[in-house]
Amino acid sequence: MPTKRRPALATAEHAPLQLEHFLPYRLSILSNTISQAIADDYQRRYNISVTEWRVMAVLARFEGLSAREVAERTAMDKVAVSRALARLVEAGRVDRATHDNDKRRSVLGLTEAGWAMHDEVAPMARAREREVLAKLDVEEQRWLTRILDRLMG
Amino acid sequence: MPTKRRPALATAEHAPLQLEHFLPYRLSILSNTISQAIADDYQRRYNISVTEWRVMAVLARFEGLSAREVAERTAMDKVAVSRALARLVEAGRVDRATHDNDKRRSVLGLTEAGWAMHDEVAPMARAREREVLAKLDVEEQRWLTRILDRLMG
DNA sequence: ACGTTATAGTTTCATATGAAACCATTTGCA
DNA sequence: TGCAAATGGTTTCATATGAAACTATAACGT
Repeated sequence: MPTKRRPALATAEHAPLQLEHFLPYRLSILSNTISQAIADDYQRRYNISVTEWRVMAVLARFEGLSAREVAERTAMDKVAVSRALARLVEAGRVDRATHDNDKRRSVLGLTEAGWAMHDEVAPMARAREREVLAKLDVEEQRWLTRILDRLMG
Repeated sequence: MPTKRRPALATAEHAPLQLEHFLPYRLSILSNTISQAIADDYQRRYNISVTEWRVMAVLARFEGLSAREVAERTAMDKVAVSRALARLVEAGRVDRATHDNDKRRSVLGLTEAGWAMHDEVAPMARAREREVLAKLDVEEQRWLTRILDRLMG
């Protein structure tokens, strides 16, 4: 039987990373776990991806944005936005017109169907967020907000 | 000119999500930003992906793991691990043998070259982590650790 | 006015990814 | 023992993704 786990030796000689205490790694796991849990809710029901949902969420708040503005506000790249929009328009959830003064730009907004879906999904997403935050007490929640602000600022 | 941004109206009628205050969204942005910043360091130099680096990091700490065990410890799925290993072995960074008592299992470890690379990359990764954490004071850092523990526990 | 440069958005291409099917081996149990 | 079920790992296939090329329109400088 080959020897398993020789951490002490390796650690002493090479100072390997402890992934489970490494901030980027932990954040990545946490972020994926949470996003996936939420996405599971609506992906099956509405056959829509995370990127598409984010585009809809932004259009719900800001009507008439262009694709580039959507990309800015979602922190997605323009290719992803373009593809998400193509599917959303196809599915009848987003309405796309051309800007009067600039024919390059599109003018985007949710359709009736888009709003209907949004009004179902948004509360679900918020509920999931609350479930996650419920693992923290109020003080921890405040610190989390503050920490995220500083890390992302 | 079409009207841009009608947040007040939409908010009142439909309570849209404010992405920029939505925890899953913020975590996703933060995680991607940080991981990418670190990955940039070694991807160009060593032509290695994040998944490959994580496999190496685990093998640096625990010699002789099987592929499945690597998958567990990296929270990656087994297909991703299989492919990462194929490339790492091909590149001469990981050594793969067969388990004496179970011919299905592989017995994995870093090669000399793998260790050499590890010993270059690990300090870089740690330095990047420190840069990120430097945005927080000591108290905030402690809270962050605690919060992550509770959310991931 | 006119050519150069910049911008909005889409398409192409090459690579990444995950689910499911698959192969080989081992385990559990009649 | 021998055979069904489980396990470790790889391959296949369909989809996702991003960089770079491309199209169309607008802005800028002369």
